[in-house]
Amino acid sequence: MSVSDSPPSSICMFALHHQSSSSQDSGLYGQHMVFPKTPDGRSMEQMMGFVPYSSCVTPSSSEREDFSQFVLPPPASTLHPSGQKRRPSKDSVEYRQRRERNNIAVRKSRDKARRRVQMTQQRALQLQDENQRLQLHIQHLSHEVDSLRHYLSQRHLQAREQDTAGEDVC
Amino acid sequence: MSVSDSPPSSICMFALHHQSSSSQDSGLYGQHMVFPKTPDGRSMEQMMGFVPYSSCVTPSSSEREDFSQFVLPPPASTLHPSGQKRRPSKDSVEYRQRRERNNIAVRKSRDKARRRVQMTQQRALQLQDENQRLQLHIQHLSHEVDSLRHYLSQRHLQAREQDTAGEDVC
DNA sequence: AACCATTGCGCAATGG
DNA sequence: GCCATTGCGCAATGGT
Repeated sequence: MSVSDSPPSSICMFALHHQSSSSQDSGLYGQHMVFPKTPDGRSMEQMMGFVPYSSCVTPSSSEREDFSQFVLPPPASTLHPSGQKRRPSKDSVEYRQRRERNNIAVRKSRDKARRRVQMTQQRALQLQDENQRLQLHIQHLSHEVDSLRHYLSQRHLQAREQDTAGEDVC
Repeated sequence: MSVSDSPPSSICMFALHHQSSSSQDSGLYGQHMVFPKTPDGRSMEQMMGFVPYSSCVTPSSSEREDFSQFVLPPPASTLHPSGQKRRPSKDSVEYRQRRERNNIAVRKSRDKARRRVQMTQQRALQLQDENQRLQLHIQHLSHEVDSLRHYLSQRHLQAREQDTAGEDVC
């Protein structure tokens, strides 16, 4: 019904198995997997031959639909047979709540960062304008100083002439 | 051996099954899953009851290790029974190569963005300094103009006094 | 211990 | 088809 009729999306159930070591994790349905990176910073997925899951495409414009019939209440408890201290609370509700809160925090933080960057750019532009204005002001004042100095030197000359003229008179 | 001895990491193999519609994808080992979002922008995973996979933890400082024994060469071909045009090339090699190239491009792009931001910040600071210098310069020039004007007015007074004195003499 | 904030990273969509 | 950019979620980590 509602699931398969939105063309681009498909709902997928899957199981996990792992192959290694500390088998304390119960089966989990993965949403995001992170594999160890090789020291050179390259991914290891290739070595692993893992093929990422990719058919659960985000429906770009999704209508609200009822998926309740698909909701499997998760295992929740996840007993840990070995006495190992259990992973904080990976499975289910608690985990999802933390994830969701973090996603919100991430969005918030990134918006903040974006705004900060924009402000910085804007400030740089403003400062550049201001700078140009100040330089023009300086140019103007410099000319004024030059003019005054020149005028003063003229006055000096005139005064000296007058002095010598006065001496002649007397 | 090499896998399980780095405490925080574990290697996990898993299979996917999906439940819906266009079943043309073969089993995939997912690395990153994106589920459709509800129209309010919130995640739908919760409704689905999916529990994300989370025990494949990134070993913060990984040594180079041999995972070749775990590499399952992926199904690769993925025949499409129905005459549907196949998804560009989801499965395997081709896909992984594109992903890897994109990951590289992403890192590159983000480094570039980071550098750009840093440059902008630095430029803003430089402009701020420059600005302060210019303002001081302006202050200095303004004082100079004031002094010259004051001096000039004094000279005017002196000259006028001398003029009147000269008249007295003659 | 519990939270939020920040950051690096991979995936997918999209732009050029 | 390819690379560049961008939004997004996950997990690690930093700060309280």
